[in-house]
Amino acid sequence: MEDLRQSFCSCLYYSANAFSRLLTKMGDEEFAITGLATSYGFLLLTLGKQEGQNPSSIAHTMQLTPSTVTRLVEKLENKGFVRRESAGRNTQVFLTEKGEAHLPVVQKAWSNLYQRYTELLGEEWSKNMTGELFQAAQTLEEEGTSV
Amino acid sequence: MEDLRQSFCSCLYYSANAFSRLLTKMGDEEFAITGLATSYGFLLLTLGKQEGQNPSSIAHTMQLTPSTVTRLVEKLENKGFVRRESAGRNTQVFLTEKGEAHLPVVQKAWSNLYQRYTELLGEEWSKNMTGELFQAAQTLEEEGTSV
DNA sequence: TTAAAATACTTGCATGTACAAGCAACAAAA
DNA sequence: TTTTGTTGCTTGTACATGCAAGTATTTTAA
Repeated sequence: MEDLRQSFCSCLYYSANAFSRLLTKMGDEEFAITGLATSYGFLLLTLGKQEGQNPSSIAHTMQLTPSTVTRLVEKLENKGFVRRESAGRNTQVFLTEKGEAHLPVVQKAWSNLYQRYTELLGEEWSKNMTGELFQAAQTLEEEGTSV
Repeated sequence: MEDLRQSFCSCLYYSANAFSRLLTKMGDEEFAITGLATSYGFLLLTLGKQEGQNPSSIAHTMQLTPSTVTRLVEKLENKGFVRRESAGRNTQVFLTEKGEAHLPVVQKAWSNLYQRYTELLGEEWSKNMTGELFQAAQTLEEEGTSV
């Protein structure tokens, strides 16, 4: 019975997906204290690091499509955490005061998440894995753009 | 500019997600020849290996929730690839003839997918990574159930 | 200077997935 | 034997995400 799962999961596609789903769940659990889903939290964090980013650069940073970023920003705007400033075809996204004030909680959630998975998976392992996956994602992305 | 992405992606959560999304995209591209999205193809493959599985065991194998499996099976049933047999509260899922006949294409798609990512990421790397991620997923899953 | 192409963002729509709640069947206890 | 709990599956609903197409602006070329 277990062997079926084994043989099935000898596919990178599935291991990666399953892992990602579990981590997503964990992320959402930890980010619950922020009242936001994980992606929204991360978006606030990036803005915390560098204000006034435009959607496309956010999309690049977070490895999401621009349309997804639009959706994230919209929702954060509705909640009053960010504000958009458009000039011509360009748009910049800024934290509002409320957004700024919310940063500490988000950071806390982030570090909780970090601690939780490093505790389970090991700090060394996690670091290596993060690097490997980041690198691999870049490799795949390049292929994608060249096709 | 790149450093923001770097620092951001020093989070396992995001590397894993980004990687998984890219692989999903790749999977869908390869499974396009089957007329199905990747998960549906994999479901047919598991049934090919062992007929008459019940939804919950499929869910376990594919690391999905039962409700998701219901949805997958429903759709495959509508397309005529599988059929359900219920006895009491238990259900078994079988391949139809059409489903059986479709297996080779699905297998082809699977091996194409395998070849494509191993070519890009290396066979050794992929194998290791698959194992690591599978193992890690199991670790996380155990924690999840114990909480 | 006007027409064409490229860019930046947004919207319509589709999809895979999960959670929570429901329902039906079975098991255990009274 | 009735009641109570448990299990297995399905439905309602919600959501993150992507693709394709749309709109508006800027750049390039004629």
